Amino acid sequence: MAPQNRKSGDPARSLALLWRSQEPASRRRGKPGLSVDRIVAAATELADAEGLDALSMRRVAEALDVGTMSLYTYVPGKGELIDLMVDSAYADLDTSDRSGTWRERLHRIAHANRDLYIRHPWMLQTVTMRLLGPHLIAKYDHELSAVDGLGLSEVEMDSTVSLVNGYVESTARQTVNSEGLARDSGMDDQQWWKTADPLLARLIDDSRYPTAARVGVAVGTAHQAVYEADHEFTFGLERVLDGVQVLVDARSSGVGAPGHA
Amino acid sequence: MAPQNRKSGDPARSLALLWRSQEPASRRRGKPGLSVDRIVAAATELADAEGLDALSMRRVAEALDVGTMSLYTYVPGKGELIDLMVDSAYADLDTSDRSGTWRERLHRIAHANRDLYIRHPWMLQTVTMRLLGPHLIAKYDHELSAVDGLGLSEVEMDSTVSLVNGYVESTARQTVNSEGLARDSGMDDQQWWKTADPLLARLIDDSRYPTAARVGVAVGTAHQAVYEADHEFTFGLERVLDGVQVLVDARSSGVGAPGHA
DNA sequence: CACTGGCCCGTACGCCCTACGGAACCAGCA
DNA sequence: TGCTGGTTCCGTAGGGCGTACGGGCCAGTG
Repeated sequence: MAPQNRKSGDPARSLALLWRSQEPASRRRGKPGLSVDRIVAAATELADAEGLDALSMRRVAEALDVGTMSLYTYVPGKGELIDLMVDSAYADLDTSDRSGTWRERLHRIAHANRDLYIRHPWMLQTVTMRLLGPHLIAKYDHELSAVDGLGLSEVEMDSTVSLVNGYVESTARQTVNSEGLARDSGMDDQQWWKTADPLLARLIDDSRYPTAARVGVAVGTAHQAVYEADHEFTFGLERVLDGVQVLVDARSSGVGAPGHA
Repeated sequence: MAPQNRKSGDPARSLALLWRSQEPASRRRGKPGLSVDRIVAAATELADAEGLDALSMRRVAEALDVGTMSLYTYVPGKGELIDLMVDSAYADLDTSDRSGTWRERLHRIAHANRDLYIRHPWMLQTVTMRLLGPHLIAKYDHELSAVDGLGLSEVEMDSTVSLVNGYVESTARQTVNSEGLARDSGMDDQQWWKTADPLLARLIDDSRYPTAARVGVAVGTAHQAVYEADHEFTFGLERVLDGVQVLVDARSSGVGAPGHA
Protein backbone atom coordinates (compact mmCIF):
# COMPACT_ATOMS: atom_id res chain seq x y z
CA MET A 1 0.00 0.00 0.00
CA ALA A 2 2.99 2.24 0.24
CA PRO A 3 6.62 2.24 -0.77
CA GLN A 4 9.40 0.67 1.20
CA ASN A 5 12.91 1.79 1.55
CA ARG A 6 15.39 3.84 3.36
CA LYS A 7 18.90 4.88 3.15
CA SER A 8 21.00 7.36 4.87
CA GLY A 9 23.00 10.23 3.55
CA ASP A 10 26.59 10.36 2.57
CA PRO A 11 28.32 9.39 5.82
CA ALA A 12 31.16 11.87 5.53
CA ARG A 13 28.85 14.81 4.84
CA SER A 14 26.49 13.80 7.59
CA LEU A 15 29.33 13.50 10.02
CA ALA A 16 30.60 16.95 9.20
CA LEU A 17 27.15 18.45 9.53
CA LEU A 18 26.45 16.57 12.70
CA TRP A 19 29.35 18.13 14.50
CA ARG A 20 29.37 21.47 12.79
CA SER A 21 25.78 22.08 13.80
CA GLN A 22 27.08 22.43 17.31
CA GLU A 23 28.47 25.79 16.34
CA PRO A 24 26.43 28.88 17.13
CA ALA A 25 25.50 28.77 13.46
CA SER A 26 25.74 32.52 13.23
CA ARG A 27 26.72 33.02 9.65
CA ARG A 28 27.94 36.17 8.03
CA ARG A 29 25.55 37.90 5.77
CA GLY A 30 21.85 37.98 5.07
CA LYS A 31 19.13 37.16 7.49
CA PRO A 32 19.07 33.43 7.96
CA GLY A 33 15.49 32.84 8.97
CA LEU A 34 16.15 29.26 8.18
CA SER A 35 18.68 27.09 9.98
CA VAL A 36 19.70 23.47 10.22
CA ASP A 37 18.11 23.22 13.63
CA ARG A 38 14.82 24.64 12.50
CA ILE A 39 14.73 22.26 9.57
CA VAL A 40 15.55 19.27 11.73
CA ALA A 41 12.89 20.26 14.25
CA ALA A 42 10.20 20.67 11.61
CA ALA A 43 11.14 17.40 9.94
CA THR A 44 11.07 15.56 13.24
CA GLU A 45 7.68 16.95 14.09
CA LEU A 46 6.34 15.82 10.76
CA ALA A 47 7.86 12.35 11.05
CA ASP A 48 6.56 11.96 14.60
CA ALA A 49 3.06 12.88 13.53
CA GLU A 50 2.75 11.15 10.18
CA GLY A 51 5.61 8.70 9.90
CA LEU A 52 8.70 8.57 7.77
CA ASP A 53 6.59 7.90 4.69
CA ALA A 54 5.05 11.33 4.95
CA LEU A 55 8.40 13.04 5.33
CA SER A 56 9.20 14.84 2.13
CA MET A 57 11.32 17.85 1.43
CA ARG A 58 8.29 19.59 0.01
CA ARG A 59 6.26 19.09 3.15
CA VAL A 60 9.07 20.14 5.45
CA ALA A 61 9.45 23.28 3.40
CA GLU A 62 5.74 23.95 3.58
CA ALA A 63 5.76 23.58 7.34
CA LEU A 64 8.51 26.18 7.47
CA ASP A 65 6.72 28.37 4.96
CA VAL A 66 9.66 28.32 2.65
CA GLY A 67 10.49 27.17 -0.86
CA THR A 68 11.44 23.53 -1.19
CA MET A 69 14.87 24.20 -2.59
CA SER A 70 15.77 26.54 0.23
CA LEU A 71 16.30 23.53 2.42
CA TYR A 72 19.21 22.49 0.26
CA THR A 73 21.14 25.53 1.36
CA TYR A 74 21.43 24.00 4.82
CA VAL A 75 21.17 20.29 4.19
CA PRO A 76 22.79 18.37 1.33
CA GLY A 77 19.82 16.11 0.86
CA LYS A 78 17.09 14.12 2.48
CA GLY A 79 19.36 11.32 3.64
CA GLU A 80 21.62 13.65 5.54
CA LEU A 81 18.58 15.36 7.04
CA ILE A 82 17.45 12.05 8.47
CA ASP A 83 20.89 11.42 9.91
CA LEU A 84 20.62 14.76 11.66
CA MET A 85 17.15 13.96 12.93
CA VAL A 86 18.38 10.73 14.47
CA ASP A 87 21.20 12.28 16.43
CA SER A 88 18.99 15.14 17.47
CA ALA A 89 16.45 12.69 18.84
CA TYR A 90 19.10 11.10 21.04
CA ALA A 91 19.49 14.44 22.74
CA ASP A 92 16.29 13.70 24.65
CA LEU A 93 17.93 10.92 26.61
CA ASP A 94 19.17 11.59 30.08
CA THR A 95 22.86 10.76 30.22
CA SER A 96 23.60 11.98 33.68
CA ASP A 97 21.91 9.58 36.09
CA ARG A 98 24.55 7.03 37.04
CA SER A 99 23.04 5.80 40.27
CA GLY A 100 22.18 2.26 41.23
CA THR A 101 23.50 -1.20 40.44
CA TRP A 102 24.45 -2.18 36.94
CA ARG A 103 21.21 -4.10 36.68
CA GLU A 104 19.08 -1.17 37.77
CA ARG A 105 20.93 1.06 35.39
CA LEU A 106 20.50 -1.22 32.40
CA HIS A 107 16.87 -1.57 33.32
CA ARG A 108 16.46 2.18 33.35
CA ILE A 109 18.36 2.61 30.12
CA ALA A 110 16.25 -0.01 28.38
CA HIS A 111 13.04 1.70 29.40
CA ALA A 112 14.30 5.11 28.39
CA ASN A 113 15.33 3.84 24.99
CA ARG A 114 12.04 2.10 24.51
CA ASP A 115 10.18 5.29 25.33
CA LEU A 116 12.32 7.16 22.85
CA TYR A 117 11.53 4.73 20.04
CA ILE A 118 7.86 4.91 20.81
CA ARG A 119 7.96 8.67 20.81
CA HIS A 120 9.87 8.67 17.50
CA PRO A 121 8.79 5.52 15.69
CA TRP A 122 10.44 6.62 12.47
CA MET A 123 13.83 6.04 14.09
CA LEU A 124 13.25 2.33 13.71
CA GLN A 125 12.97 2.76 9.97
CA THR A 126 16.32 4.43 9.42
CA VAL A 127 19.17 2.32 8.17
CA THR A 128 21.99 3.92 10.04
CA MET A 129 21.39 4.58 13.72
CA ARG A 130 25.14 4.23 13.90
CA LEU A 131 26.50 7.54 12.66
CA LEU A 132 28.56 8.92 15.48
CA GLY A 133 26.94 12.23 16.21
CA PRO A 134 27.46 14.21 19.41
CA HIS A 135 24.39 12.86 21.13
CA LEU A 136 24.86 9.28 20.08
CA ILE A 137 28.32 9.20 21.56
CA ALA A 138 27.00 10.63 24.81
CA LYS A 139 24.40 7.88 24.85
CA TYR A 140 27.00 5.23 24.11
CA ASP A 141 29.30 6.46 26.85
CA HIS A 142 26.47 6.60 29.34
CA GLU A 143 25.38 3.08 28.55
CA LEU A 144 28.87 1.65 28.71
CA SER A 145 29.48 3.25 32.06
CA ALA A 146 26.65 1.14 33.47
CA VAL A 147 28.65 -2.02 32.91
CA ASP A 148 32.08 -0.61 33.62
CA GLY A 149 34.11 -1.97 36.50
CA LEU A 150 32.40 -5.33 36.60
CA GLY A 151 35.38 -7.28 35.31
CA LEU A 152 34.11 -7.44 31.76
CA SER A 153 36.48 -6.88 28.88
CA GLU A 154 35.92 -3.87 26.69
CA VAL A 155 34.54 -5.98 23.91
CA GLU A 156 32.23 -7.72 26.35
CA MET A 157 31.00 -4.37 27.59
CA ASP A 158 30.19 -3.35 24.06
CA SER A 159 28.45 -6.63 23.37
CA THR A 160 26.41 -6.34 26.53
CA VAL A 161 25.19 -2.88 25.71
CA SER A 162 24.41 -3.97 22.16
CA LEU A 163 22.51 -6.92 23.51
CA VAL A 164 20.25 -4.79 25.65
CA ASN A 165 19.80 -2.21 22.93
CA GLY A 166 19.01 -4.89 20.41
CA TYR A 167 16.34 -6.30 22.66
CA VAL A 168 14.79 -2.91 23.16
CA GLU A 169 14.90 -2.16 19.49
CA SER A 170 13.24 -5.37 18.45
CA THR A 171 10.44 -5.15 20.99
CA ALA A 172 9.86 -1.49 20.23
CA ARG A 173 9.66 -2.37 16.58
CA GLN A 174 7.00 -4.92 17.31
CA THR A 175 4.96 -2.49 19.36
CA VAL A 176 5.23 0.25 16.79
CA ASN A 177 4.42 -2.07 13.92
CA SER A 178 1.28 -3.37 15.51
CA GLU A 179 0.19 0.16 16.32
CA GLY A 180 0.87 1.09 12.73
CA LEU A 181 -1.13 -1.81 11.41
CA ALA A 182 -3.93 -0.84 13.75
CA ARG A 183 -3.95 2.70 12.47
CA ASP A 184 -3.78 1.67 8.82
CA SER A 185 -6.51 -0.90 8.97
CA GLY A 186 -8.63 1.11 11.37
CA MET A 187 -8.79 -1.99 13.47
CA ASP A 188 -7.71 -2.70 16.97
CA ASP A 189 -5.22 -5.51 17.45
CA GLN A 190 -7.96 -7.63 18.97
CA GLN A 191 -10.45 -6.70 16.30
CA TRP A 192 -7.97 -7.67 13.66
CA TRP A 193 -7.45 -11.12 15.10
CA LYS A 194 -11.14 -11.58 15.58
CA THR A 195 -11.55 -10.87 11.89
CA ALA A 196 -8.62 -12.94 10.76
CA ASP A 197 -9.19 -15.89 13.05
CA PRO A 198 -12.14 -17.48 11.27
CA LEU A 199 -10.38 -16.97 7.97
CA LEU A 200 -7.22 -18.54 9.25
CA ALA A 201 -9.09 -21.33 10.96
CA ARG A 202 -10.51 -22.32 7.59
CA LEU A 203 -7.12 -22.20 5.93
CA ILE A 204 -4.75 -23.64 8.47
CA ASP A 205 -4.66 -27.27 9.33
CA ASP A 206 -4.39 -26.92 13.09
CA SER A 207 -3.14 -30.44 13.56
CA ARG A 208 -0.14 -29.64 11.40
CA TYR A 209 0.93 -26.84 13.70
CA PRO A 210 -0.22 -27.94 17.14
CA THR A 211 2.27 -25.91 19.12
CA ALA A 212 1.63 -22.74 17.20
CA ALA A 213 -2.11 -23.17 17.57
CA ARG A 214 -1.93 -23.77 21.31
CA VAL A 215 0.49 -20.94 22.01
CA GLY A 216 -1.25 -18.59 19.63
CA VAL A 217 -4.49 -18.89 21.53
CA ALA A 218 -2.80 -18.42 24.90
CA VAL A 219 -0.88 -15.37 23.74
CA GLY A 220 -4.00 -13.93 22.20
CA THR A 221 -6.02 -14.17 25.39
CA ALA A 222 -3.11 -12.91 27.47
CA HIS A 223 -2.78 -9.82 25.31
CA GLN A 224 -6.47 -9.30 25.61
CA ALA A 225 -6.16 -9.17 29.37
CA VAL A 226 -5.17 -6.12 31.35
CA TYR A 227 -1.54 -7.07 31.01
CA GLU A 228 -0.03 -4.63 28.62
CA ALA A 229 2.90 -4.81 26.29
CA ASP A 230 4.86 -3.24 29.11
CA HIS A 231 4.68 -6.37 31.22
CA GLU A 232 5.93 -8.51 28.40
CA PHE A 233 8.72 -6.08 27.69
CA THR A 234 9.89 -6.14 31.27
CA PHE A 235 9.68 -9.92 31.41
CA GLY A 236 11.91 -10.35 28.38
CA LEU A 237 14.27 -7.70 29.67
CA GLU A 238 14.75 -9.64 32.89
CA ARG A 239 15.70 -12.70 30.81
CA VAL A 240 18.30 -10.65 28.99
CA LEU A 241 19.65 -9.23 32.23
CA ASP A 242 19.77 -12.75 33.70
CA GLY A 243 22.04 -13.68 30.83
CA VAL A 244 24.25 -10.70 31.54
CA GLN A 245 24.23 -11.66 35.20
CA VAL A 246 25.66 -15.07 34.36
CA LEU A 247 28.50 -13.39 32.50
CA VAL A 248 29.15 -10.90 35.28
CA ASP A 249 29.19 -13.65 37.88
CA ALA A 250 31.64 -15.67 35.81
CA ARG A 251 33.99 -12.73 35.38
CA SER A 252 33.87 -11.59 38.97
CA SER A 253 34.51 -15.07 40.34
CA GLY A 254 38.15 -15.40 39.50
CA VAL A 255 38.31 -15.89 35.76
CA GLY A 256 40.16 -12.97 34.27
CA ALA A 257 38.74 -11.20 31.29
CA PRO A 258 39.59 -13.21 28.20
CA GLY A 259 41.26 -11.83 25.14
CA HIS A 260 38.14 -11.52 23.14
CA ALA A 261 34.48 -12.29 23.13
CA MET B 1 21.01 10.16 -0.40
CA ALA B 2 17.89 8.11 -0.82
CA PRO B 3 14.35 7.94 0.43
CA GLN B 4 13.25 6.18 3.54
CA ASN B 5 10.10 4.39 4.19
CA ARG B 6 8.13 1.22 4.04
CA LYS B 7 4.72 -0.03 4.61
CA SER B 8 2.98 -3.18 3.91
CA GLY B 9 -0.11 -3.87 1.93
CA ASP B 10 -3.68 -4.11 3.04
CA PRO B 11 -3.50 -6.92 5.61
CA ALA B 12 -6.73 -8.57 4.63
CA ARG B 13 -5.87 -8.67 0.94
CA SER B 14 -2.39 -9.89 1.66
CA LEU B 15 -3.70 -12.62 3.87
CA ALA B 16 -6.10 -13.83 1.21
CA LEU B 17 -3.39 -13.81 -1.41
CA LEU B 18 -0.91 -15.46 0.85
CA TRP B 19 -3.07 -18.50 1.32
CA ARG B 20 -4.72 -18.56 -2.05
CA SER B 21 -1.38 -18.67 -3.78
CA GLN B 22 -1.08 -22.19 -2.50
CA GLU B 23 -3.65 -23.25 -5.06
CA PRO B 24 -2.46 -24.71 -8.37
CA ALA B 25 -3.30 -21.29 -9.76
CA SER B 26 -4.64 -22.83 -12.94
CA ARG B 27 -7.23 -20.34 -14.05
CA ARG B 28 -9.80 -20.75 -16.72
CA ARG B 29 -9.19 -19.07 -20.00
CA GLY B 30 -6.39 -17.32 -21.76
CA LYS B 31 -2.72 -18.13 -21.45
CA PRO B 32 -1.43 -16.92 -18.11
CA GLY B 33 2.25 -16.53 -18.85
CA LEU B 34 2.39 -14.44 -15.73
CA SER B 35 1.61 -15.70 -12.25
CA VAL B 36 1.86 -14.56 -8.67
CA ASP B 37 4.74 -16.93 -8.07
CA ARG B 38 6.70 -15.71 -11.06
CA ILE B 39 6.21 -12.12 -9.97
CA VAL B 40 7.26 -12.84 -6.42
CA ALA B 41 10.33 -14.70 -7.61
CA ALA B 42 11.41 -11.91 -9.92
CA ALA B 43 10.82 -9.27 -7.27
CA THR B 44 12.79 -11.23 -4.70
CA GLU B 45 15.68 -11.65 -7.08
CA LEU B 46 15.72 -7.94 -7.72
CA ALA B 47 15.52 -7.04 -4.04
CA ASP B 48 18.25 -9.52 -3.16
CA ALA B 49 20.55 -8.07 -5.77
CA GLU B 50 19.87 -4.37 -5.46
CA GLY B 51 17.97 -3.81 -2.25
CA LEU B 52 14.43 -2.78 -1.49
CA ASP B 53 15.14 0.71 -2.78
CA ALA B 54 15.63 -0.64 -6.26
CA LEU B 55 12.44 -2.64 -6.16
CA SER B 56 9.87 -0.94 -8.33
CA MET B 57 6.92 -2.28 -10.22
CA ARG B 58 8.49 -1.04 -13.42
CA ARG B 59 11.69 -2.93 -12.88
CA VAL B 60 9.94 -6.12 -11.88
CA ALA B 61 7.84 -5.88 -15.03
CA GLU B 62 10.95 -5.27 -17.10
CA ALA B 63 12.63 -8.33 -15.63
CA LEU B 64 9.60 -10.37 -16.63
CA ASP B 65 9.46 -8.72 -20.04
CA VAL B 66 5.97 -7.51 -19.45
CA GLY B 67 4.12 -4.21 -19.18
CA THR B 68 4.13 -2.59 -15.78
CA MET B 69 0.39 -2.66 -15.35
CA SER B 70 0.15 -6.34 -16.10
CA LEU B 71 1.47 -7.04 -12.64
CA TYR B 72 -1.65 -5.53 -11.15
CA THR B 73 -3.69 -8.35 -12.59
CA TYR B 74 -2.08 -10.69 -10.09
CA VAL B 75 -1.09 -8.43 -7.25
CA PRO B 76 -3.16 -5.58 -5.78
CA GLY B 77 -0.14 -3.33 -5.29
CA LYS B 78 3.43 -3.06 -4.26
CA GLY B 79 2.73 -3.42 -0.55
CA GLU B 80 0.97 -6.73 -0.95
CA LEU B 81 3.75 -7.93 -3.24
CA ILE B 82 6.25 -7.33 -0.49
CA ASP B 83 4.08 -9.21 1.98
CA LEU B 84 4.13 -12.13 -0.43
CA MET B 85 7.88 -11.90 -0.84
CA VAL B 86 8.38 -12.10 2.91
CA ASP B 87 6.37 -15.23 3.42
CA SER B 88 7.92 -16.80 0.38
CA ALA B 89 11.38 -16.16 1.80
CA TYR B 90 10.50 -18.03 4.98
CA ALA B 91 9.96 -21.09 2.83
CA ASP B 92 13.74 -21.49 2.69
CA LEU B 93 13.94 -22.34 6.35
CA ASP B 94 14.18 -25.94 7.42
CA THR B 95 11.29 -26.71 9.75
CA SER B 96 11.81 -30.42 10.11
CA ASP B 97 14.96 -30.89 12.17
CA ARG B 98 13.79 -31.28 15.75
CA SER B 99 16.81 -33.05 17.15
CA GLY B 100 18.95 -32.01 20.10
CA THR B 101 18.43 -30.16 23.35
CA TRP B 102 16.38 -27.00 23.49
CA ARG B 103 19.59 -25.03 23.65
CA GLU B 104 21.08 -26.69 20.61
CA ARG B 105 17.86 -26.20 18.75
CA LEU B 106 17.56 -22.50 19.57
CA HIS B 107 21.19 -22.13 18.60
CA ARG B 108 20.52 -23.75 15.24
CA ILE B 109 17.37 -21.71 14.70
CA ALA B 110 19.18 -18.48 15.48
CA HIS B 111 21.90 -19.21 12.97
CA ALA B 112 19.45 -20.25 10.30
CA ASN B 113 17.44 -17.07 10.75
CA ARG B 114 20.56 -14.99 10.68
CA ASP B 115 21.61 -16.61 7.41
CA LEU B 116 18.20 -15.93 5.97
CA TYR B 117 18.36 -12.24 6.81
CA ILE B 118 21.80 -11.96 5.33
CA ARG B 119 20.65 -13.69 2.17
CA HIS B 120 17.60 -11.42 1.96
CA PRO B 121 18.62 -8.14 3.61
CA TRP B 122 15.51 -6.37 2.37
CA MET B 123 13.45 -8.42 4.83
CA LEU B 124 14.83 -6.26 7.61
CA GLN B 125 13.34 -3.21 5.95
CA THR B 126 9.78 -4.40 5.80
CA VAL B 127 7.37 -3.20 8.42
CA THR B 128 5.28 -6.28 8.83
CA MET B 129 7.21 -9.52 9.15
CA ARG B 130 4.14 -10.55 11.11
CA LEU B 131 1.53 -11.37 8.51
CA LEU B 132 0.58 -14.95 9.12
CA GLY B 133 1.36 -16.65 5.85
CA PRO B 134 1.74 -20.36 5.39
CA HIS B 135 5.50 -20.36 5.77
CA LEU B 136 5.64 -18.00 8.69
CA ILE B 137 3.32 -20.17 10.70
CA ALA B 138 5.45 -23.21 9.93
CA LYS B 139 8.46 -21.27 11.17
CA TYR B 140 6.64 -20.17 14.31
CA ASP B 141 5.50 -23.68 15.10
CA HIS B 142 8.94 -25.09 14.55
CA GLU B 143 10.53 -22.53 16.82
CA LEU B 144 7.99 -22.99 19.58
CA SER B 145 8.44 -26.73 19.52
CA ALA B 146 12.07 -26.17 20.53
CA VAL B 147 10.98 -24.83 23.91
CA ASP B 148 7.95 -27.01 24.39
CA GLY B 149 7.80 -29.41 27.31
CA LEU B 150 10.24 -27.49 29.47
CA GLY B 151 7.66 -26.36 31.99
CA LEU B 152 7.29 -22.92 30.48
CA SER B 153 3.87 -21.38 30.13
CA GLU B 154 2.59 -20.73 26.62
CA VAL B 155 3.17 -17.03 26.97
CA GLU B 156 6.68 -17.68 28.22
CA MET B 157 7.35 -19.89 25.24
CA ASP B 158 6.26 -17.13 22.93
CA SER B 159 8.37 -14.59 24.77
CA THR B 160 11.40 -16.84 24.63
CA VAL B 161 11.13 -17.37 20.91
CA SER B 162 10.59 -13.65 20.40
CA LEU B 163 13.61 -12.94 22.51
CA VAL B 164 15.89 -15.10 20.39
CA ASN B 165 14.39 -13.83 17.16
CA GLY B 166 14.75 -10.26 18.31
CA TYR B 167 18.39 -10.79 19.07
CA VAL B 168 19.00 -12.34 15.68
CA GLU B 169 17.13 -9.58 13.94
CA SER B 170 19.00 -6.79 15.63
CA THR B 171 22.45 -8.27 15.03
CA ALA B 172 21.59 -9.13 11.44
CA ARG B 173 20.44 -5.58 10.97
CA GLN B 174 23.75 -4.32 12.21
CA THR B 175 25.70 -6.60 9.91
CA VAL B 176 23.61 -5.74 6.92
CA ASN B 177 23.72 -2.03 7.63
CA SER B 178 27.45 -1.92 7.89
CA GLU B 179 27.76 -3.92 4.67
CA GLY B 180 25.38 -1.48 3.06
CA LEU B 181 27.35 1.50 4.25
CA ALA B 182 30.50 -0.14 2.96
CA ARG B 183 28.98 -0.67 -0.47
CA ASP B 184 27.58 2.84 -0.67
CA SER B 185 30.68 4.64 0.39
CA GLY B 186 32.98 2.27 -1.44
CA MET B 187 34.88 1.97 1.78
CA ASP B 188 35.64 -0.98 3.94
CA ASP B 189 34.50 -0.81 7.52
CA GLN B 190 38.08 -0.39 8.64
CA GLN B 191 38.85 2.15 5.96
CA TRP B 192 35.82 4.13 7.05
CA TRP B 193 36.95 4.31 10.64
CA LYS B 194 40.49 5.16 9.60
CA THR B 195 39.05 8.07 7.67
CA ALA B 196 36.63 9.16 10.35
CA ASP B 197 38.92 8.68 13.30
CA PRO B 198 41.14 11.72 12.86
CA LEU B 199 38.08 13.82 12.15
CA LEU B 200 36.32 12.57 15.24
CA ALA B 201 39.45 12.89 17.33
CA ARG B 202 39.51 16.58 16.50
CA LEU B 203 35.84 17.00 17.35
CA ILE B 204 35.30 14.85 20.37
CA ASP B 205 36.60 15.72 23.75
CA ASP B 206 37.90 12.31 24.75
CA SER B 207 37.96 13.18 28.40
CA ARG B 208 34.26 13.82 28.32
CA TYR B 209 33.54 10.33 27.12
CA PRO B 210 36.28 8.21 28.65
CA THR B 211 34.40 4.94 28.61
CA ALA B 212 33.27 5.31 25.04
CA ALA B 213 36.77 6.22 23.94
CA ARG B 214 38.38 3.27 25.69
CA VAL B 215 35.81 0.73 24.53
CA GLY B 216 35.65 2.16 21.06
CA VAL B 217 39.32 1.58 20.52
CA ALA B 218 39.18 -1.95 21.88
CA VAL B 219 36.20 -2.86 19.77
CA GLY B 220 37.83 -1.36 16.73
CA THR B 221 41.00 -3.38 17.05
CA ALA B 222 39.02 -6.53 17.87
CA HIS B 223 36.96 -6.19 14.72
CA GLN B 224 40.13 -5.66 12.82
CA ALA B 225 41.43 -9.02 14.00
CA VAL B 226 40.57 -12.36 12.48
CA TYR B 227 37.58 -12.59 14.75
CA GLU B 228 34.59 -12.15 12.58
CA ALA B 229 31.11 -10.86 13.22
CA ASP B 230 30.18 -14.50 13.61
CA HIS B 231 32.09 -14.79 16.85
CA GLU B 232 30.40 -11.78 18.30
CA PHE B 233 27.04 -13.05 17.19
CA THR B 234 27.58 -16.38 18.89
CA PHE B 235 28.84 -14.71 22.05
CA GLY B 236 25.74 -12.59 22.40
CA LEU B 237 23.55 -15.52 21.57
CA GLU B 238 25.04 -17.51 24.44
CA ARG B 239 24.18 -14.65 26.79
CA VAL B 240 20.60 -14.75 25.60
CA LEU B 241 20.44 -18.50 25.98
CA ASP B 242 21.93 -18.20 29.45
CA GLY B 243 19.02 -15.97 30.32
CA VAL B 244 16.59 -18.53 28.97
CA GLN B 245 18.43 -21.21 30.93
CA VAL B 246 17.78 -19.34 34.16
CA LEU B 247 14.09 -19.30 33.37
CA VAL B 248 14.01 -22.95 32.41
CA ASP B 249 15.85 -23.93 35.58
CA ALA B 250 13.42 -21.93 37.68
CA ARG B 251 10.41 -23.55 36.05
CA SER B 252 11.72 -27.10 36.18
CA SER B 253 12.69 -26.84 39.84
CA GLY B 254 9.28 -26.88 41.39
CA VAL B 255 7.75 -23.49 40.68
CA GLY B 256 4.68 -24.03 38.59
CA ALA B 257 4.13 -21.93 35.53
CA PRO B 258 2.68 -18.59 36.56
CA GLY B 259 -0.45 -17.12 35.16
CA HIS B 260 1.27 -14.71 32.90
CA ALA B 261 4.63 -13.45 31.86
C1' DC C 1 28.43 53.26 -5.66
C1' DA C 2 29.56 48.86 -7.36
C1' DC C 3 30.41 44.48 -6.08
C1' DT C 4 30.30 40.04 -3.94
C1' DG C 5 28.80 36.22 -1.73
C1' DG C 6 25.29 34.05 0.99
C1' DC C 7 20.44 33.16 0.96
C1' DC C 8 16.33 31.88 -1.27
C1' DC C 9 13.55 29.47 -4.72
C1' DG C 10 11.01 28.55 -9.75
C1' DT C 11 11.55 25.46 -13.15
C1' DA C 12 12.39 21.15 -14.98
C1' DC C 13 13.82 16.26 -15.28
C1' DG C 14 13.40 11.71 -14.21
C1' DC C 15 11.71 8.44 -11.28
C1' DC C 16 7.88 6.36 -8.61
C1' DC C 17 2.85 4.08 -7.87
C1' DT C 18 -1.40 3.18 -9.79
C1' DA C 19 -6.66 4.39 -11.67
C1' DC C 20 -8.76 3.74 -15.72
C1' DG C 21 -10.27 2.17 -20.01
C1' DG C 22 -9.37 -0.27 -24.00
C1' DA C 23 -6.89 -3.93 -26.92
C1' DA C 24 -5.67 -8.71 -27.64
C1' DC C 25 -6.56 -13.27 -26.90
C1' DC C 26 -8.81 -17.64 -26.61
C1' DA C 27 -12.39 -21.48 -24.96
C1' DG C 28 -16.39 -23.01 -25.86
C1' DC C 29 -20.64 -22.83 -28.25
C1' DA C 30 -23.99 -22.14 -32.12
C1' DT D 1 -16.97 -21.39 -39.15
C1' DG D 2 -18.05 -17.33 -36.71
C1' DC D 3 -19.29 -15.31 -32.58
C1' DT D 4 -19.01 -13.98 -27.71
C1' DG D 5 -17.67 -12.89 -23.25
C1' DG D 6 -14.39 -13.44 -19.70
C1' DT D 7 -9.34 -12.97 -18.97
C1' DT D 8 -5.08 -11.12 -19.59
C1' DC D 9 -2.37 -7.58 -20.77
C1' DC D 10 -0.87 -2.75 -21.08
C1' DG D 11 -0.79 2.65 -22.81
C1' DT D 12 -1.91 6.73 -21.03
C1' DA D 13 -2.14 9.96 -17.67
C1' DG D 14 -2.21 12.12 -12.99
C1' DG D 15 -0.17 13.15 -8.80
C1' DG D 16 4.01 12.37 -5.82
C1' DC D 17 8.76 12.39 -5.00
C1' DG D 18 14.13 14.12 -4.76
C1' DT D 19 17.09 17.32 -6.49
C1' DA D 20 20.28 19.79 -10.48
C1' DC D 21 20.53 24.09 -12.19
C1' DG D 22 20.49 28.81 -12.69
C1' DG D 23 18.87 33.15 -11.52
C1' DG D 24 16.95 36.86 -8.34
C1' DC D 25 17.58 39.32 -4.00
C1' DC D 26 19.96 41.82 -0.56
C1' DA D 27 23.45 43.07 3.46
C1' DG D 28 27.51 44.44 4.12
C1' DT D 29 32.07 45.64 2.39
C1' DG D 30 35.68 48.10 -0.39
